Amino acid sequence: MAAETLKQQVLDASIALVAESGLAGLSMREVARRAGVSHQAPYHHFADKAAIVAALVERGFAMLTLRLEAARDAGPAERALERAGRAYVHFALAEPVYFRLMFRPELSGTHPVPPTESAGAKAFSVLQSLVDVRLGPRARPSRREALTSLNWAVVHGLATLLLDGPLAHVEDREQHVDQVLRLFSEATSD
Amino acid sequence: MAAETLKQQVLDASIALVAESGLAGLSMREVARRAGVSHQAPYHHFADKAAIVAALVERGFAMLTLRLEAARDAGPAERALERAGRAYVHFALAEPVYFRLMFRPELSGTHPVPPTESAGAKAFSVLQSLVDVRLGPRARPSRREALTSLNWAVVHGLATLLLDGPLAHVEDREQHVDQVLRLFSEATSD
DNA sequence: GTTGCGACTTGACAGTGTCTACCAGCCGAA
DNA sequence: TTCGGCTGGTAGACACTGTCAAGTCGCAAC
Repeated sequence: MAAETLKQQVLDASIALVAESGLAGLSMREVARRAGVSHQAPYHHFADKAAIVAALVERGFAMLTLRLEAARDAGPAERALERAGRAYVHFALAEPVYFRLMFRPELSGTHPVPPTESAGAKAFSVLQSLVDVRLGPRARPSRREALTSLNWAVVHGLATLLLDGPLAHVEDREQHVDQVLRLFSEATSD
Repeated sequence: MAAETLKQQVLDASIALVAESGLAGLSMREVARRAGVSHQAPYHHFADKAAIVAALVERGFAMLTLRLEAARDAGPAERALERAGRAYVHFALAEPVYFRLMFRPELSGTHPVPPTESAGAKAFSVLQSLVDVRLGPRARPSRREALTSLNWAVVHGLATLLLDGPLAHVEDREQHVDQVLRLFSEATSD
């Protein structure tokens, strides 16, 4: 049990540390210190610092996938895509630490980590399938791809701009998100 | 002149280092080494590591603003917004190192650096003004804000997803960008 | 010709990631 | 019961980092 416990403790301490002082503040030794363990103990569960981050990213994508699926199933199918988009942005605002980690440049920069990749792909496929439903089976593939990208781009862009971009200072985020997404779904519905 | 020279050398070496091994690979001492100077010399021009990054971010926003303005003025006014959006995405693809740096979470996380902030705001205002032109002076402010956010969200989201997200493996980026942006402008034009 | 100053160097210090070596206890086989 | 190896942990060392503090050097102004 100690094994499982320490592994979780390390992950929990890590996300807390990142939340406090950014990815740069994530220190193997500080993590170990917080877990009340020697500075080398975490290495028994994670090959290196990048492995910890990768595990957190995987966690994050799993959480996101869950929320997207929940949103999809929470009402009439013809508005599922809309609900999923809203859930995407809400996830980013509710879990900024995870969300930021998930789209970290240097992570995709280094050679891909398979579990992380597939976790991301799974979340992607949820949105993709909703676009398919909306378009019907007879749509051109290029149109299908473009519409998927457009949908994801809107929600992803909105989320990151609100989190770390020029929209960070918007007063009422919820309302703004609603307005933007409504504007978008009206434009694309006809 | 040595002063100006070293300052530029430091910035050039820094961006090269970030390009090679990510923000984590940016090391004061390595930068100094590449500039052929003692490990403390850069401190004469930059208070700390964050100041170097801030300067690079400012450079990046200046470049982006230039491209947006050039795109705006490169054709008929009624399609200026479209051209600017395209220029935004192209900038991200052409200068990924700068672009990634510009929207670094931890930078906005720490207390804001005024020159950086205003450089970003300037780029933002270019897009904003194009939306204004499109909407005309009589539009409701909330609709104006929402449309600005939507436009920026699309191009920003598309750029980041292509750079570091699930669209990183798209085969023909140019074509994909064209399709997505055309789809978007068709949807919002009527 | 001295003084002052800006650009730069040298030296230190604490803190980091990670390599290597070691140790305790458990569990299954002989 | 003894033995051997695995699992999870410790301790120490190394090269490296950012940054503080104290020099040094050349040059311009008075």
